[in-house]
Amino acid sequence: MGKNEKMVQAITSREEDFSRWYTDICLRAELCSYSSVKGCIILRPYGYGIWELISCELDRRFKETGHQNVMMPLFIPEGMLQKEKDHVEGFAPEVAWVTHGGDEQLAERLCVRPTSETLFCDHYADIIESWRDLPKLYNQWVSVVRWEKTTRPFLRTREFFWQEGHTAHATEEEAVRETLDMLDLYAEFYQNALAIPVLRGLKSESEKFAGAVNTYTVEAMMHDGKALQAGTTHYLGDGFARAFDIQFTDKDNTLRYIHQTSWGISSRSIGGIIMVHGDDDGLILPPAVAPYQVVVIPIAAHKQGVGEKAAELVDRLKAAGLRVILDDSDRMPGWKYAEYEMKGVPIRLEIGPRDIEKGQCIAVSRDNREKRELPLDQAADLVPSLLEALHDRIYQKAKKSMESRIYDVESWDRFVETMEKTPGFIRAAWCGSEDCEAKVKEETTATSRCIADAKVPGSSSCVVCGKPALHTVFWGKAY
RNA sequence: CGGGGUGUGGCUCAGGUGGUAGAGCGCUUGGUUCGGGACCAAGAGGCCGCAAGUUCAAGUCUUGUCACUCCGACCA
Repeated sequence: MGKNEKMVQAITSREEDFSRWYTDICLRAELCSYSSVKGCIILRPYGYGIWELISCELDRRFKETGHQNVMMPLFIPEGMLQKEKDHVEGFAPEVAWVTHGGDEQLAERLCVRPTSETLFCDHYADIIESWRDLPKLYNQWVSVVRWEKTTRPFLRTREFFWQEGHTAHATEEEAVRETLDMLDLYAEFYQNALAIPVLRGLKSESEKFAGAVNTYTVEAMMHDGKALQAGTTHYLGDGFARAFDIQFTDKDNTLRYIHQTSWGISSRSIGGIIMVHGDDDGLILPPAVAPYQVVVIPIAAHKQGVGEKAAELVDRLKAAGLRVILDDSDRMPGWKYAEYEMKGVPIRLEIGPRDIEKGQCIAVSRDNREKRELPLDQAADLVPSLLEALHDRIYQKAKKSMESRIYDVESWDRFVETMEKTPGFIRAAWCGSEDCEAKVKEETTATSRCIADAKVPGSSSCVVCGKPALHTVFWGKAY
């Protein structure tokens, strides 16, 4: 009744207008605000809190695998950016330039980094001499700028936050291994930290990173069936090394070019969290990256003992290492429920006079709204298992949702029809020609998302032209 | 960059044929409340996106511009 009406009024429903639902969440959950520069968003404390936790989760994994953090400058001299031909061509259209310092025009204009391959290369050329200097396993946490034409919060902003890993290796094998290892790390991160299932695979020639030999990707499916490129790892070969003359003396005393990789996950992943897990009442955050895993709401806080018991509960939860917020403001309880649901806080604990009599509190899970009574003295021990269960549920739900919308298609007519009528991915064979790929894009607006590891059983001819197929490809419309 | 939509207190919007700005919600203070978005009372808050133009007079008409938003082309 009144309840439902008001809750639906708060944000647009996903059914009604998914795009608007998305922006409503970003603003209403206070993840971000628009700034006065188009395409540049302000990360508010709650949104930044999520990014901080994403960073922590990833950074821990990077450190565990031997990577070190560094910081490169914000600017790239024009000449440096232009050293690798494919790379410049790929990025030139969206580069922002600094032309003046004060009133004086610069002798050479400076590009605001759209990515830092060239900066790392320039540095590597400086510090790498011997095989003993390798590998270099560097990463940096920075923002980069790409002057996009159309922008959306998190999904496509002109300035975005990310990590970019850049590694240098003595051999191709080692660099390729790093590229694949980081892809696995990304997939594991998405599953275990963000509860988002991903497909992984190789990008086609036309979709790969400018300057890379190979680009690998993790692709996630959003609630509306569209794909989100959630992270990429690139095997750069020795092309950059040749362009920047990065050589080392190998064990056999011969000069060799290094082999490089780069890989990144951006603040776009926050958009993924929203569009995979969110519902019509707001966000649903995976516990690992929820700024508050638990909200404690005292009921009738003015009544005797309630405030004290609530504070005590919060202390216990915090002592157990949980991220907890106490809302003892004089809002109505119902208002608070809706508010923290909007913000996607995984677990809500209600504690009122009736509970205190029974020595318990009520736990409500954000995703399914299931209520459970928790004895106060066991709450801190039980909440972690509630969080784990929530993580598993939202992961399984997302996984089923994705798997149920992957369609195996063998004919072109079916391909067009499926892409038009049923949102999701199509798994279909491909001959490898760019013409066929271009035709798909032209006629369906879908793109090849990635080349799957395994071939599709049974289908061996290209879904577009009918010639013998080389690959099985996932196709989809993408953000 | 093409096509559509929208810009008026913090938010959602109202302001026929031009005459110097309103409502609801929110906010502040005090009080009563509190198990799914409470109530009473008293307050604060707006050069109407920006810039030109027409006019005695522009939120209102003209032109330009900017921002947001949606749909396409390009990208994480």
